[in-house]
Amino acid sequence: MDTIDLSLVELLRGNARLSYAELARQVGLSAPAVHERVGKLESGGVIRAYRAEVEPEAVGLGVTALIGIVENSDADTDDVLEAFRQIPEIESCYFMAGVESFLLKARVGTIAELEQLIVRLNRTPGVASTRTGIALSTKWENRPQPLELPTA
Amino acid sequence: MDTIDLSLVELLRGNARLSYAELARQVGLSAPAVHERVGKLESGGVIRAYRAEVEPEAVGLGVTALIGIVENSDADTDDVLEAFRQIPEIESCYFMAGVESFLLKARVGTIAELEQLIVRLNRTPGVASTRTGIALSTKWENRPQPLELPTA
DNA sequence: GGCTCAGGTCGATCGTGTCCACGGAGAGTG
DNA sequence: CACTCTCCGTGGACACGATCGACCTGAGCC
Repeated sequence: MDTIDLSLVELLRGNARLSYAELARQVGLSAPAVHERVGKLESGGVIRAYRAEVEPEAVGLGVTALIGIVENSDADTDDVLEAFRQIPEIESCYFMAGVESFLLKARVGTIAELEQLIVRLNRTPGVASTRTGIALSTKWENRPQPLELPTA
Repeated sequence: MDTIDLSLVELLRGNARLSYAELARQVGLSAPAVHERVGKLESGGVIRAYRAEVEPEAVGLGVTALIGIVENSDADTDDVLEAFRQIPEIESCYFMAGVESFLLKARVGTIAELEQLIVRLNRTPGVASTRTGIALSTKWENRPQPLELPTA
């Protein structure tokens, strides 16, 4: 994980569809060398996936909610987590410090669907209560931040 | 925005580096047709970007925090937003219903950096108070959910 | 020095991106 | 109904990119 790897990661965070040839030009190596480095970044788990970022409204997911979850005192956290994993509307799931064990980001098409989702969450074994905040608008999301060398 | 477009979006959400030829095979069109459709999805704002998804720990961003912001009664929301935009650590910014006007997702390398970030946020004109929750672990993030046709 | 290995370059081959001319289906019109 | 226009697709052509194998070079180690 040297400077060149970091540049590659940064370039691919900005545009995942850059060709190896283009990446090679940007970092000053040959295309095969870049190909091999990127392959190692992928198999080493640094690069997890390449995803198209989509305008949620355009695909019928106009309602974004952030939901805090309080667990029962006797809840099995792994079971709760597994139940959440089955719910496709939950796009992100953070295990938090604090009273609320989880914070979920969910996206649905309508408020009615959000209501159903909240009901489903409250019925989930191990969940004591939920607290839902609605995002009126998403100013930005998953903006890649400039990377710094580990300053070894 | 028909079924084929939706399939393309879904395929690219799963893997943004699929070739046009491969996409064409999956949806049963020719490569040039797919090329044109994807181009329209991009210029029409449905596809906003292609990004490599990176393991945050691997690039020195091991600390994730979710921060609620309460504004002063006399705050100018646009100014506050602009101030947030200047802070690279803020990866996502939602404008929320409720007492807390904003919810931010921030990522930093260390708790010390998080402390600095919180201080900076509290000093930002228009910000009355902040409430920070630390994510102990990210179970998953930005998982693409299966799309449904607009059911016209 | 000479071995070995990691990681690079170069060249060749084959698949892909992308431009272009052409063609067929469906809507609107006399 | 026939004509035409438009949209959206196809197929061919060609340059470019991906990717493999052979070879090169410098660092570390006997």
